[in-house]
Amino acid sequence: MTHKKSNKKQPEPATRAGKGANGPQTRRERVASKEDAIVSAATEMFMARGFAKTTISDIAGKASVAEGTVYLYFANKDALAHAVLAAFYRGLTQKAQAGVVKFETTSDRLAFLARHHLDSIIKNRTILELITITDRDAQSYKGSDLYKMNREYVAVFDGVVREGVWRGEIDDKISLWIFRDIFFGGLEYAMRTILINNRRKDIDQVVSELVQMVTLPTAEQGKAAASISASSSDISKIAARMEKAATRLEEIVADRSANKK
Amino acid sequence: MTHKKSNKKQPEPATRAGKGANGPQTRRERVASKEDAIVSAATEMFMARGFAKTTISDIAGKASVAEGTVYLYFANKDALAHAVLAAFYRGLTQKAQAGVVKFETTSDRLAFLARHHLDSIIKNRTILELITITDRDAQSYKGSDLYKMNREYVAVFDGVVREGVWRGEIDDKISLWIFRDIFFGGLEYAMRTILINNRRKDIDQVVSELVQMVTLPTAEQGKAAASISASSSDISKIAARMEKAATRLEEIVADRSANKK
DNA sequence: TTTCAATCATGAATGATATTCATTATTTCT
DNA sequence: AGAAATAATGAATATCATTCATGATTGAAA
Repeated sequence: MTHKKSNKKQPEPATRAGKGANGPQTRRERVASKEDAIVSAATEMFMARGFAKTTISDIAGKASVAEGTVYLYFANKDALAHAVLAAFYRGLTQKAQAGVVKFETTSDRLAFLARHHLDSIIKNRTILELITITDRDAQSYKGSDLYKMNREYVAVFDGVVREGVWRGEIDDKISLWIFRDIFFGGLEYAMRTILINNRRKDIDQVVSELVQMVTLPTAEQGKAAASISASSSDISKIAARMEKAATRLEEIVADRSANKK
Repeated sequence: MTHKKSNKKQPEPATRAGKGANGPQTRRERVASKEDAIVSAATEMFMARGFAKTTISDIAGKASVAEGTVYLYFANKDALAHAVLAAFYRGLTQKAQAGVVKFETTSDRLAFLARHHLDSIIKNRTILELITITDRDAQSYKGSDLYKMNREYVAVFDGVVREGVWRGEIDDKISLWIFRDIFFGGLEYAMRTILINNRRKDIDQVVSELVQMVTLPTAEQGKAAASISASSSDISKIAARMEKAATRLEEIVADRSANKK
């Protein structure tokens, strides 16, 4: 029992790491790349089989390390889920930030964010599950890493909405946090419906109707509506938008005359 | 009572209590009450500790049966979660159906449904988790029991919305399923926010703003807007003019803040 | 009442996994 | 090179979900 023939299997980490032009790496680099390998393997397995059905042994195998090694890098399976989620959030936030600046109107920006979110969660739906697994209780969630990552991500949305309200393209009677929950909650549920019915082509429709629901009509749309049916609701929404614009105008004028003095 | 055998199920609501002074019961009654005891115990434990941290031994202990006995009634832990969810859905649907008929306008009905849903999921948030656990893959979900129960529940909402559209109280440009996903998805996300910040008192606000967002303005509000207008074509002209003014204004403002830097 | 086949119940055994830990290998430093 | 530090390993352990051989209970026929 104490005696060990051992060396039955000798994975060759040195050869692996040192291969190719990269050649020698520092210990820290090797360690970091091993950590990456484990996270990548975990991501793949979670996506393929889901969290519950993925074993540590699966992950270790795919990452070419021993089971015990996984625990050198991550305290437990939950911590691995956390790391996978963190990587997912990073990409999500980065793409959202990079993309949103390409659009001018609030509607276009929201449509971009909605499509980006919906595409991402459809493609990575099993990663979303991990949120439920890692966020054990609502109390400790606030202040957690995950919370911070989420705040960073939704900050992009918040910025668009704040400017939209300021421009009068969004109704200022709805509070921002409720707006946000409706937007992202609606998208998550739409994802489920789309997957259940296996109708990816409904993505466009969801994006367009969601954006339509949360933004005020523009004059162009209002005109069309007026010519068809003179819908009083559209008119009153347009009136709200115009009212907003007038207020802004007044502020600016007041500002100007104040400066002139 | 000679043909007991032919009756597959014999619910006996009169002698529900079971234990204590109630001596004689039929075998079937005892079996049914044991099943109830197991489901109740499971519900309690899942709510207290969550699915993952609840062991079959916990449940068996609380229901005063042996571990093996649980498996006489339920195929596995997932099936138990399913039974708990089914009971939850039954109550949810029943209350929704009973409550909604007490309200007249679409807004009031939706407000009732929103509040009922939000209250229920806040109180039973851990039960909601079970959906993720039991619905293993999107494909097989359709056609499952759970799917049917969900359809029954949302049918109440669907009915209200259909009538609302017919009455002109809801915009018919948004498709019903997207409407539904925004409504329930928004509520679920709002639940999370409310729990994270521990602000139950925000429930009223969520309900009112959600309903406001998904319904058209009332006749009162519409009338105010409409009273401005002599004709719809005038309105659209004014709107176009205002829109141009707003755009000009935005340019000026953008210009300014650029100069300030 | 007695008896027995059908049910129901039990909890120890099994198997699958997450996690730990004693041991071995590798790297860095002197 | 040799020692200390660091990293890696995989067998051992602990915790459950689930199974199963065995025993108890029940209803009703005799």
